[in-house]
Amino acid sequence: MKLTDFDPTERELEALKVLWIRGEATVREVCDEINAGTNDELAYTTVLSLLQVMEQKGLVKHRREGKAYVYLPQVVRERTLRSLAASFLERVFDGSLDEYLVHALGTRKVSKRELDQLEEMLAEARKKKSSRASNNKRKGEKQ
Amino acid sequence: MKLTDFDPTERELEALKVLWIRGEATVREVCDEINAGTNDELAYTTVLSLLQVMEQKGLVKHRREGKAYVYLPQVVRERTLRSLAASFLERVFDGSLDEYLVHALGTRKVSKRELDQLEEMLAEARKKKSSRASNNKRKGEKQ
DNA sequence: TGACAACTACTGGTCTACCCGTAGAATCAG
DNA sequence: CTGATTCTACGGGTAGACCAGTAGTTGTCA
Repeated sequence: MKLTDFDPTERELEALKVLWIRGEATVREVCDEINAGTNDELAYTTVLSLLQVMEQKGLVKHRREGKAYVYLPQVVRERTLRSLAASFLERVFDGSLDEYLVHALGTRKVSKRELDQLEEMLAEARKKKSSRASNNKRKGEKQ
Repeated sequence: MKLTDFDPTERELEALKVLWIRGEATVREVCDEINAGTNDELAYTTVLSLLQVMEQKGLVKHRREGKAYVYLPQVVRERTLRSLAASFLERVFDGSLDEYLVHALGTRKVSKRELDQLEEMLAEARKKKSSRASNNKRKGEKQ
């Protein structure tokens, strides 16, 4: 098992997002996708380099298909995003989730729909929590 | 008015946190505070350089006191944190607050206390929102 | 098979964050 | 005044992210 799971950099995350959505993609496809909707485009070789570095870090791997390489993600989306969220929370807000939320909420208009969604998630977390608590009674898990 | 408010880097944020708490501090104080509770310490001159760069960015300013410089923050805590939260949310989660929250909640045990806190904040946001909505009827703000 | 098109390997350059040593200036103790 | 202490100024050095060009390889198609 790997000890250090690299967090992707910003660019690497962009590439990963493409791969997560499509399952796999050639360099060309990743390149086009990243360049879509922006005006300063990355060169093909730049994206290739990016993916090669990412492979060294274990973020992706590739296989040959015809003359082109097809890249596919080696890290799962959920885990990666969770790690990014956690380290950001720690670095900036010293781990305080409500500190984060108060600033995030202050940022922009939040739709009613979104508020509902958030509330539902809290309820969900609460439910999971109580069921987990009864399962883990023996282990003295702290609340 | 400044157009581009620099977001502080990670180290810079550490220094700012010290200044936000103390109101102002000498280089020595910032240095000691940063080094407190860690084993790889920063050299005094490193912190000095940091603060000097920060001053160029407009994050802090200094005044002389005796032979030492006293630095004080030039950016407000709330605004800075909000900006950091916003740009992170955008970069990583494409602006989706619930996407963030679901991963943040999955990270670690969240105490009941904390859940209550979060829920209260949502209720608060909801209240603010409805009052704001009635004020802004004319402007066709989208919900 | 030959020429062309598309791909990959390799290499280097730039920029930013980060870190610190040395030299010199200011201050203070004796 | 003199030496020691503590500060600042200045300059440099490293590492990683990011970007891209050139050369060489591979596949295609007429």
